[in-house]
Amino acid sequence: MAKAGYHHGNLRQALVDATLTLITEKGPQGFTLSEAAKAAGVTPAAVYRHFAGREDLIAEAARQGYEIFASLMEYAYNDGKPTALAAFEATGRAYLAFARRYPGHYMAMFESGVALNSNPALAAAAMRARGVLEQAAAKLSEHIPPEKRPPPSMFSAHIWAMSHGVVELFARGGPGLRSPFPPEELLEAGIGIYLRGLGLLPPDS
Amino acid sequence: MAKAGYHHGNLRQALVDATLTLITEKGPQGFTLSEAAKAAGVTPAAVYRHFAGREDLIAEAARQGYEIFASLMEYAYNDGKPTALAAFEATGRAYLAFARRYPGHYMAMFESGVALNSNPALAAAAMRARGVLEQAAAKLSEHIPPEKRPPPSMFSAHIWAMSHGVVELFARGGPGLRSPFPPEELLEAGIGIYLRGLGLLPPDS
DNA sequence: TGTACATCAGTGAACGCGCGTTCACTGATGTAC
DNA sequence: TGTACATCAGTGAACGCGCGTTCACTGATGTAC
Repeated sequence: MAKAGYHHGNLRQALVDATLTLITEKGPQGFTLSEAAKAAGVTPAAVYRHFAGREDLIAEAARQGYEIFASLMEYAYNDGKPTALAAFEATGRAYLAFARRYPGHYMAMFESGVALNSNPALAAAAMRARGVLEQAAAKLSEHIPPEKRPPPSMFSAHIWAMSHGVVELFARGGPGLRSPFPPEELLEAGIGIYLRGLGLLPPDS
Repeated sequence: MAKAGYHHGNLRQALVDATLTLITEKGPQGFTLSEAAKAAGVTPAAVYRHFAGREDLIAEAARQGYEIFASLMEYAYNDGKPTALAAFEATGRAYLAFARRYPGHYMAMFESGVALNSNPALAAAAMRARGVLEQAAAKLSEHIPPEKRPPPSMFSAHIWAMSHGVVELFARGGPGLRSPFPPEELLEAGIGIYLRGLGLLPPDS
Protein backbone atom coordinates (compact mmCIF):
# COMPACT_ATOMS: atom_id res chain seq x y z
CA MET A 1 0.00 0.00 0.00
CA ALA A 2 1.06 3.59 0.62
CA LYS A 3 1.07 3.73 -3.16
CA ALA A 4 -0.95 6.93 -3.46
CA GLY A 5 -0.26 10.16 -1.64
CA TYR A 6 2.61 12.42 -1.09
CA HIS A 7 5.07 9.72 -0.21
CA HIS A 8 5.50 7.07 -2.78
CA GLY A 9 6.37 4.18 -0.55
CA ASN A 10 9.00 2.49 -2.61
CA LEU A 11 10.11 4.99 -5.17
CA ARG A 12 13.60 3.58 -5.45
CA GLN A 13 12.40 0.27 -6.82
CA ALA A 14 9.64 1.92 -8.83
CA LEU A 15 12.31 3.94 -10.61
CA VAL A 16 14.35 0.85 -11.34
CA ASP A 17 11.26 -0.88 -12.70
CA ALA A 18 10.42 2.11 -14.88
CA THR A 19 14.00 2.12 -16.13
CA LEU A 20 13.79 -1.55 -17.03
CA THR A 21 10.60 -1.01 -18.98
CA LEU A 22 12.08 1.95 -20.80
CA ILE A 23 15.24 0.03 -21.63
CA THR A 24 13.17 -2.80 -23.03
CA GLU A 25 11.19 -0.43 -25.19
CA LYS A 26 13.77 2.07 -26.30
CA GLY A 27 17.20 0.72 -25.55
CA PRO A 28 19.65 1.64 -22.79
CA GLN A 29 20.40 5.02 -24.33
CA GLY A 30 16.96 5.74 -25.67
CA PHE A 31 15.42 7.46 -22.70
CA THR A 32 16.09 10.22 -20.23
CA LEU A 33 16.12 10.49 -16.49
CA SER A 34 13.08 12.71 -16.73
CA GLU A 35 11.19 10.06 -18.63
CA ALA A 36 12.00 7.48 -16.01
CA ALA A 37 10.80 9.85 -13.29
CA LYS A 38 7.61 10.56 -15.16
CA ALA A 39 6.99 6.85 -15.72
CA ALA A 40 7.28 6.33 -11.97
CA GLY A 41 4.78 9.14 -11.43
CA VAL A 42 7.22 11.52 -9.88
CA THR A 43 9.11 14.76 -10.49
CA PRO A 44 12.58 14.49 -12.05
CA ALA A 45 14.05 16.08 -8.95
CA ALA A 46 12.76 13.23 -6.80
CA VAL A 47 15.13 10.84 -8.55
CA TYR A 48 18.06 12.53 -6.86
CA ARG A 49 16.80 11.40 -3.47
CA HIS A 50 17.70 7.86 -4.48
CA PHE A 51 20.25 7.92 -7.28
CA ALA A 52 23.21 10.01 -8.29
CA GLY A 53 21.81 10.27 -11.82
CA ARG A 54 20.78 8.36 -14.88
CA GLU A 55 23.98 6.32 -15.01
CA ASP A 56 23.56 5.22 -11.40
CA LEU A 57 19.99 4.20 -12.09
CA ILE A 58 21.03 1.95 -14.96
CA ALA A 59 23.83 0.50 -12.86
CA GLU A 60 21.31 -0.54 -10.23
CA ALA A 61 19.14 -2.15 -12.90
CA ALA A 62 22.19 -4.05 -14.12
CA ARG A 63 23.10 -5.09 -10.59
CA GLN A 64 19.67 -6.54 -9.99
CA GLY A 65 20.00 -8.28 -13.33
CA TYR A 66 23.24 -9.94 -12.35
CA GLU A 67 21.71 -11.12 -9.08
CA ILE A 68 18.73 -12.69 -10.82
CA PHE A 69 21.01 -14.09 -13.51
CA ALA A 70 23.39 -15.71 -11.03
CA SER A 71 20.54 -17.17 -8.99
CA LEU A 72 18.83 -18.56 -12.06
CA MET A 73 22.01 -20.16 -13.31
CA GLU A 74 22.81 -21.55 -9.89
CA TYR A 75 19.35 -23.02 -9.67
CA ALA A 76 19.59 -24.50 -13.16
CA TYR A 77 23.02 -25.92 -12.47
CA ASN A 78 21.68 -27.61 -9.35
CA ASP A 79 25.09 -28.54 -7.98
CA GLY A 80 25.86 -30.57 -11.06
CA LYS A 81 23.01 -33.03 -10.64
CA PRO A 82 21.93 -35.40 -11.97
CA THR A 83 25.06 -35.40 -14.15
CA ALA A 84 27.65 -32.73 -14.90
CA LEU A 85 26.56 -32.79 -18.53
CA ALA A 86 22.84 -32.49 -17.91
CA ALA A 87 23.42 -29.73 -15.39
CA PHE A 88 25.60 -27.88 -17.85
CA GLU A 89 23.04 -28.04 -20.59
CA ALA A 90 20.33 -26.85 -18.22
CA THR A 91 22.56 -23.88 -17.39
CA GLY A 92 22.86 -23.03 -21.06
CA ARG A 93 19.13 -23.12 -21.48
CA ALA A 94 18.76 -20.93 -18.41
CA TYR A 95 20.98 -18.34 -20.05
CA LEU A 96 18.67 -17.93 -22.99
CA ALA A 97 15.59 -18.08 -20.78
CA PHE A 98 16.99 -15.25 -18.73
CA ALA A 99 17.65 -13.10 -21.79
CA ARG A 100 14.13 -13.75 -22.96
CA ARG A 101 12.33 -13.22 -19.71
CA TYR A 102 14.34 -10.25 -18.48
CA PRO A 103 15.24 -8.28 -21.61
CA GLY A 104 15.57 -5.00 -19.74
CA HIS A 105 17.98 -6.51 -17.25
CA TYR A 106 19.91 -8.22 -20.02
CA MET A 107 20.34 -5.01 -21.93
CA ALA A 108 21.31 -3.07 -18.82
CA MET A 109 23.93 -5.72 -18.09
CA PHE A 110 25.42 -6.22 -21.52
CA GLU A 111 24.41 -3.40 -23.80
CA SER A 112 24.24 -0.30 -21.67
CA GLY A 113 27.95 0.36 -21.52
CA VAL A 114 27.86 0.61 -17.74
CA ALA A 115 31.31 -0.03 -16.31
CA LEU A 116 31.21 -2.91 -13.86
CA ASN A 117 33.65 -1.24 -11.56
CA SER A 118 31.65 1.96 -11.38
CA ASN A 119 29.91 0.43 -8.43
CA PRO A 120 31.24 -2.16 -5.95
CA ALA A 121 27.87 -3.86 -5.51
CA LEU A 122 27.54 -4.16 -9.27
CA ALA A 123 31.03 -5.58 -9.62
CA ALA A 124 30.34 -8.14 -6.89
CA ALA A 125 27.11 -9.29 -8.51
CA ALA A 126 28.82 -9.65 -11.89
CA MET A 127 31.63 -11.69 -10.35
CA ARG A 128 29.15 -13.99 -8.73
CA ALA A 129 27.36 -14.62 -12.03
CA ARG A 130 30.60 -15.29 -13.80
CA GLY A 131 31.65 -17.67 -11.05
CA VAL A 132 28.60 -19.84 -11.52
CA LEU A 133 29.32 -20.25 -15.23
CA GLU A 134 32.96 -21.03 -14.68
CA GLN A 135 32.25 -23.53 -11.98
CA ALA A 136 29.84 -25.40 -14.21
CA ALA A 137 32.45 -25.47 -16.95
CA ALA A 138 35.20 -26.59 -14.57
CA LYS A 139 33.12 -29.43 -13.20
CA LEU A 140 32.21 -30.66 -16.63
CA SER A 141 35.83 -30.37 -17.73
CA GLU A 142 36.80 -33.09 -15.36
CA HIS A 143 35.25 -35.56 -17.75
CA ILE A 144 37.71 -34.60 -20.46
CA PRO A 145 41.10 -36.30 -20.60
CA PRO A 146 43.52 -33.72 -19.16
CA GLU A 147 45.74 -33.55 -22.24
CA LYS A 148 42.90 -32.41 -24.50
CA ARG A 149 41.12 -30.30 -21.90
CA PRO A 150 40.95 -26.55 -22.54
CA PRO A 151 41.17 -24.28 -19.52
CA PRO A 152 37.73 -24.08 -17.88
CA SER A 153 37.66 -20.33 -18.22
CA MET A 154 38.09 -20.71 -21.98
CA PHE A 155 35.45 -23.37 -22.09
CA SER A 156 32.97 -21.16 -20.28
CA ALA A 157 33.96 -18.16 -22.39
CA HIS A 158 33.10 -20.09 -25.54
CA ILE A 159 29.69 -21.06 -24.26
CA TRP A 160 29.05 -17.58 -22.99
CA ALA A 161 30.09 -16.07 -26.31
CA MET A 162 27.87 -18.34 -28.34
CA SER A 163 24.94 -17.77 -26.02
CA HIS A 164 25.39 -14.02 -26.12
CA GLY A 165 25.81 -14.05 -29.87
CA VAL A 166 22.60 -16.00 -30.35
CA VAL A 167 20.75 -13.58 -28.09
CA GLU A 168 22.07 -10.48 -29.82
CA LEU A 169 21.86 -11.64 -33.41
CA PHE A 170 18.93 -13.98 -33.49
CA ALA A 171 16.80 -13.74 -30.37
CA ARG A 172 15.91 -10.10 -30.93
CA GLY A 173 14.68 -8.42 -34.04
CA GLY A 174 18.32 -7.52 -33.91
CA PRO A 175 19.82 -6.03 -37.02
CA GLY A 176 16.84 -7.32 -38.91
CA LEU A 177 18.37 -10.75 -39.25
CA ARG A 178 15.42 -12.99 -39.51
CA SER A 179 16.53 -16.05 -37.62
CA PRO A 180 16.25 -19.21 -39.67
CA PHE A 181 15.65 -21.20 -36.47
CA PRO A 182 14.17 -20.66 -33.06
CA PRO A 183 16.99 -19.30 -30.92
CA GLU A 184 16.57 -22.05 -28.34
CA GLU A 185 17.04 -24.72 -30.96
CA LEU A 186 19.92 -22.86 -32.54
CA LEU A 187 21.76 -22.51 -29.25
CA GLU A 188 21.08 -26.03 -28.09
CA ALA A 189 22.37 -27.47 -31.36
CA GLY A 190 25.41 -25.21 -31.24
CA ILE A 191 26.32 -26.17 -27.70
CA GLY A 192 25.75 -29.82 -28.59
CA ILE A 193 28.18 -29.66 -31.50
CA TYR A 194 30.68 -27.84 -29.33
CA LEU A 195 30.47 -30.43 -26.55
CA ARG A 196 30.86 -33.19 -29.11
CA GLY A 197 34.01 -31.46 -30.25
CA LEU A 198 35.29 -31.74 -26.71
CA GLY A 199 34.48 -35.42 -26.62
CA LEU A 200 31.78 -34.92 -24.03
CA LEU A 201 29.08 -36.27 -26.28
CA PRO A 202 29.27 -39.36 -28.47
CA PRO A 203 30.44 -38.54 -32.00
CA ASP A 204 27.26 -39.93 -33.48
CA SER A 205 24.20 -37.75 -33.68
CA MET B 1 41.94 19.60 -52.75
CA ALA B 2 39.07 22.06 -52.48
CA LYS B 3 39.29 21.14 -48.82
CA ALA B 4 39.32 24.69 -47.53
CA GLY B 5 36.92 27.42 -48.53
CA TYR B 6 33.23 27.84 -48.74
CA HIS B 7 32.54 24.53 -50.40
CA HIS B 8 33.78 21.53 -48.59
CA GLY B 9 34.45 19.25 -51.50
CA ASN B 10 33.26 15.97 -50.08
CA LEU B 11 31.17 16.79 -47.08
CA ARG B 12 29.00 13.72 -47.39
CA GLN B 13 31.87 11.33 -46.78
CA ALA B 14 33.48 13.65 -44.25
CA LEU B 15 30.28 13.46 -42.20
CA VAL B 16 30.25 9.67 -42.39
CA ASP B 17 33.87 9.59 -41.26
CA ALA B 18 33.16 11.94 -38.39
CA THR B 19 30.23 9.74 -37.40
CA LEU B 20 32.42 6.65 -37.42
CA THR B 21 34.97 8.33 -35.18
CA LEU B 22 32.28 9.52 -32.80
CA ILE B 23 30.69 6.07 -32.67
CA THR B 24 34.05 4.53 -31.86
CA GLU B 25 34.62 6.99 -29.07
CA LYS B 26 31.19 7.37 -27.56
CA GLY B 27 28.96 4.62 -28.86
CA PRO B 28 26.19 4.73 -31.45
CA GLN B 29 23.87 6.72 -29.19
CA GLY B 30 26.49 8.80 -27.49
CA PHE B 31 26.68 11.73 -29.86
CA THR B 32 24.47 14.21 -31.62
CA LEU B 33 24.02 15.32 -35.19
CA SER B 34 25.43 18.69 -34.20
CA GLU B 35 28.58 17.08 -32.87
CA ALA B 36 29.06 15.19 -36.09
CA ALA B 37 28.62 18.40 -38.08
CA LYS B 38 31.08 20.22 -35.87
CA ALA B 39 33.61 17.42 -36.18
CA ALA B 40 33.37 17.74 -39.96
CA GLY B 41 33.94 21.49 -39.62
CA VAL B 42 30.50 22.49 -40.72
CA THR B 43 27.24 23.97 -39.47
CA PRO B 44 24.55 21.53 -38.27
CA ALA B 45 22.24 22.78 -40.98
CA ALA B 46 24.68 21.67 -43.66
CA VAL B 47 24.08 18.05 -42.72
CA TYR B 48 20.60 18.27 -44.16
CA ARG B 49 22.00 18.84 -47.63
CA HIS B 50 23.20 15.23 -47.55
CA PHE B 51 21.22 13.27 -45.01
CA ALA B 52 17.69 13.14 -43.71
CA GLY B 53 18.97 13.23 -40.15
CA ARG B 54 21.10 11.49 -37.58
CA GLU B 55 19.50 8.10 -38.17
CA ASP B 56 20.17 8.30 -41.88
CA LEU B 57 23.77 9.21 -41.23
CA ILE B 58 24.30 6.15 -39.06
CA ALA B 59 22.54 3.97 -41.63
CA GLU B 60 25.03 5.11 -44.25
CA ALA B 61 27.92 4.31 -41.91
CA ALA B 62 26.44 0.86 -41.40
CA ARG B 63 25.96 0.37 -45.13
CA GLN B 64 29.58 1.17 -45.83
CA GLY B 65 30.47 -1.23 -43.04
CA TYR B 66 28.54 -4.09 -44.62
CA GLU B 67 30.22 -3.41 -47.95
CA ILE B 68 33.69 -3.52 -46.44
CA PHE B 69 32.72 -6.52 -44.35
CA ALA B 70 31.39 -8.50 -47.29
CA SER B 71 34.41 -7.68 -49.43
CA LEU B 72 36.82 -8.63 -46.67
CA MET B 73 35.09 -11.93 -46.08
CA GLU B 74 34.91 -12.66 -49.78
CA TYR B 75 38.57 -11.95 -50.11
CA ALA B 76 39.45 -14.13 -47.11
CA TYR B 77 37.26 -16.94 -48.35
CA ASN B 78 39.05 -16.84 -51.68
CA ASP B 79 36.57 -19.08 -53.46
CA GLY B 80 37.21 -21.88 -51.05
CA LYS B 81 40.90 -22.24 -51.85
CA PRO B 82 43.18 -23.91 -51.06
CA THR B 83 40.71 -26.11 -49.16
CA ALA B 84 37.16 -25.53 -47.96
CA LEU B 85 38.37 -25.86 -44.39
CA ALA B 86 41.30 -23.47 -44.66
CA ALA B 87 39.13 -20.95 -46.47
CA PHE B 88 36.50 -21.22 -43.80
CA GLU B 89 38.97 -20.63 -41.01
CA ALA B 90 40.42 -17.65 -42.84
CA THR B 91 36.92 -16.23 -43.07
CA GLY B 92 36.47 -16.60 -39.31
CA ARG B 93 39.70 -14.76 -38.68
CA ALA B 94 38.63 -12.05 -41.10
CA TYR B 95 35.49 -11.53 -39.04
CA LEU B 96 37.44 -10.68 -35.94
CA ALA B 97 39.94 -8.64 -37.89
CA PHE B 98 37.11 -6.58 -39.30
CA ALA B 99 35.62 -5.93 -35.86
CA ARG B 100 39.04 -4.86 -34.64
CA ARG B 101 40.04 -2.69 -37.54
CA TYR B 102 36.67 -1.04 -38.15
CA PRO B 103 35.10 -0.68 -34.71
CA GLY B 104 32.93 2.26 -35.74
CA HIS B 105 31.52 0.34 -38.68
CA TYR B 106 31.01 -2.74 -36.56
CA MET B 107 29.07 -0.82 -33.93
CA ALA B 108 27.01 0.99 -36.56
CA MET B 109 26.14 -2.38 -38.07
CA PHE B 110 25.41 -4.42 -34.98
CA GLU B 111 24.92 -2.13 -32.02
CA SER B 112 23.26 0.99 -33.32
CA GLY B 113 19.78 -0.44 -33.57
CA VAL B 114 19.44 0.73 -37.17
CA ALA B 115 16.77 -1.27 -38.92
CA LEU B 116 18.20 -2.97 -41.98
CA ASN B 117 15.08 -2.36 -43.98
CA SER B 118 15.05 1.35 -43.26
CA ASN B 119 17.13 1.74 -46.38
CA PRO B 120 17.21 -0.46 -49.49
CA ALA B 121 20.93 0.06 -50.07
CA LEU B 122 21.63 -0.93 -46.49
CA ALA B 123 19.47 -4.02 -46.74
CA ALA B 124 21.22 -5.08 -49.94
CA ALA B 125 24.68 -4.67 -48.42
CA ALA B 126 23.66 -6.71 -45.37
CA MET B 127 22.27 -9.48 -47.54
CA ARG B 128 25.46 -9.63 -49.50
CA ALA B 129 27.54 -10.00 -46.33
CA ARG B 130 25.28 -12.69 -45.00
CA GLY B 131 25.47 -14.52 -48.31
CA VAL B 132 29.24 -14.76 -48.17
CA LEU B 133 29.13 -16.38 -44.75
CA GLU B 134 26.43 -18.83 -45.72
CA GLN B 135 28.16 -19.82 -48.88
CA ALA B 136 31.35 -20.59 -47.00
CA ALA B 137 29.40 -22.71 -44.54
CA ALA B 138 27.51 -24.51 -47.31
CA LYS B 139 30.67 -25.36 -49.18
CA LEU B 140 32.34 -26.70 -46.08
CA SER B 141 29.22 -28.67 -45.20
CA GLU B 142 29.69 -30.84 -48.23
CA HIS B 143 32.49 -32.58 -46.40
CA ILE B 144 30.12 -33.77 -43.71
CA PRO B 145 28.17 -36.97 -44.23
CA PRO B 146 24.64 -35.83 -45.17
CA GLU B 147 22.91 -37.65 -42.32
CA LYS B 148 24.84 -35.74 -39.64
CA ARG B 149 25.03 -32.46 -41.49
CA PRO B 150 23.23 -29.46 -39.97
CA PRO B 151 21.60 -27.01 -42.36
CA PRO B 152 24.28 -24.63 -43.65
CA SER B 153 22.36 -21.61 -42.42
CA MET B 154 22.47 -23.07 -38.91
CA PHE B 155 26.12 -23.84 -39.26
CA SER B 156 26.91 -20.28 -40.31
CA ALA B 157 24.62 -18.89 -37.61
CA HIS B 158 26.61 -20.75 -34.97
CA ILE B 159 29.90 -19.40 -36.21
CA TRP B 160 28.50 -15.93 -36.55
CA ALA B 161 27.04 -16.07 -33.04
CA MET B 162 30.28 -17.22 -31.47
CA SER B 163 32.28 -14.61 -33.37
CA HIS B 164 29.90 -11.84 -32.42
CA GLY B 165 29.83 -13.00 -28.81
CA VAL B 166 33.60 -12.97 -28.60
CA VAL B 167 33.71 -9.48 -30.06
CA GLU B 168 31.08 -8.10 -27.74
CA LEU B 169 32.12 -9.78 -24.54
CA PHE B 170 35.84 -10.13 -24.81
CA ALA B 171 37.30 -8.05 -27.63
CA ARG B 172 36.13 -4.76 -26.16
CA GLY B 173 36.53 -3.49 -22.66
CA GLY B 174 32.96 -4.67 -22.83
CA PRO B 175 31.13 -5.02 -19.56
CA GLY B 176 34.48 -4.91 -17.82
CA LEU B 177 35.04 -8.59 -18.45
CA ARG B 178 38.74 -8.90 -18.50
CA SER B 179 39.29 -11.53 -21.15
CA PRO B 180 41.35 -14.43 -19.89
CA PHE B 181 42.69 -14.96 -23.42
CA PRO B 182 43.41 -12.92 -26.50
CA PRO B 183 40.14 -12.81 -28.45
CA GLU B 184 41.79 -14.20 -31.58
CA GLU B 185 43.01 -17.24 -29.69
CA LEU B 186 39.70 -17.64 -27.92
CA LEU B 187 37.72 -17.56 -31.15
CA GLU B 188 40.08 -19.77 -33.09
CA ALA B 189 40.00 -22.40 -30.36
CA GLY B 190 36.22 -22.17 -30.14
CA ILE B 191 35.72 -22.59 -33.86
CA GLY B 192 38.21 -25.45 -33.83
CA ILE B 193 36.29 -27.32 -31.16
CA TYR B 194 33.05 -26.67 -32.99
CA LEU B 195 34.42 -27.98 -36.29
CA ARG B 196 35.74 -31.03 -34.51
CA GLY B 197 32.24 -31.59 -33.20
CA LEU B 198 31.07 -31.65 -36.80
CA GLY B 199 33.72 -34.17 -37.70
CA LEU B 200 35.53 -31.68 -39.92
CA LEU B 201 38.67 -31.88 -37.87
CA PRO B 202 40.33 -35.00 -36.51
CA PRO B 203 39.17 -35.81 -32.97
CA ASP B 204 42.70 -35.60 -31.66
CA SER B 205 44.15 -32.23 -30.81
C1' DT C 1 40.29 34.84 -73.10
C1' DG C 2 36.68 37.05 -70.74
C1' DT C 3 32.09 37.98 -69.05
C1' DA C 4 27.28 36.78 -67.48
C1' DC C 5 24.71 33.79 -65.27
C1' DA C 6 22.69 29.43 -63.20
C1' DT C 7 23.48 26.22 -59.73
C1' DC C 8 23.58 24.73 -55.26
C1' DA C 9 26.58 23.76 -50.99
C1' DG C 10 27.05 25.76 -46.77
C1' DT C 11 25.81 29.88 -43.53
C1' DG C 12 23.98 31.92 -39.48
C1' DA C 13 20.13 33.41 -37.05
C1' DA C 14 16.04 31.88 -35.19
C1' DC C 15 12.49 28.83 -33.07
C1' DG C 16 10.55 25.98 -29.58
C1' DC C 17 11.75 22.12 -26.70
C1' DG C 18 13.13 19.06 -23.13
C1' DC C 19 17.10 18.12 -20.78
C1' DG C 20 19.85 17.67 -16.05
C1' DT C 21 20.45 19.78 -11.90
C1' DT C 22 19.74 23.13 -7.79
C1' DC C 23 17.04 24.97 -4.29
C1' DA C 24 14.03 26.47 -0.70
C1' DC C 25 9.79 24.60 0.31
C1' DT C 26 5.89 21.60 1.98
C1' DG C 27 3.45 18.23 3.94
C1' DA C 28 3.02 13.15 5.18
C1' DT C 29 4.76 9.92 8.47
C1' DG C 30 6.27 8.11 12.72
C1' DT C 31 7.81 8.63 17.38
C1' DA C 32 8.38 10.59 22.15
C1' DC C 33 6.04 11.81 25.94
C1' DT D 1 -5.42 8.40 23.52
C1' DG D 2 -3.71 12.69 22.12
C1' DT D 3 -0.43 16.27 21.11
C1' DA D 4 4.14 18.25 19.67
C1' DC D 5 7.76 17.72 17.01
C1' DA D 6 11.63 15.76 14.09
C1' DT D 7 12.43 13.60 9.90
C1' DC D 8 12.83 13.46 5.21
C1' DA D 9 10.53 12.13 0.62
C1' DG D 10 8.78 14.55 -3.01
C1' DT D 11 7.45 19.36 -5.06
C1' DG D 12 7.62 22.97 -8.33
C1' DA D 13 9.92 26.82 -10.03
C1' DA D 14 14.05 28.18 -11.92
C1' DC D 15 18.52 28.11 -14.46
C1' DG D 16 21.44 27.68 -18.37
C1' DC D 17 22.27 24.62 -22.17
C1' DG D 18 22.47 22.25 -26.47
C1' DC D 19 19.47 19.96 -29.24
C1' DG D 20 17.03 19.26 -34.12
C1' DT D 21 15.10 21.65 -37.68
C1' DT D 22 13.63 25.75 -40.79
C1' DC D 23 14.68 29.50 -43.57
C1' DA D 24 16.15 33.21 -46.46
C1' DC D 25 20.63 34.19 -47.61
C1' DT D 26 25.42 34.24 -49.69
C1' DG D 27 29.12 33.28 -52.25
C1' DA D 28 32.05 29.68 -54.66
C1' DT D 29 32.01 26.95 -58.76
C1' DG D 30 31.34 25.70 -63.42
C1' DT D 31 29.44 26.47 -67.89
C1' DA D 32 27.52 28.94 -72.03
C1' DC D 33 28.54 32.08 -75.27
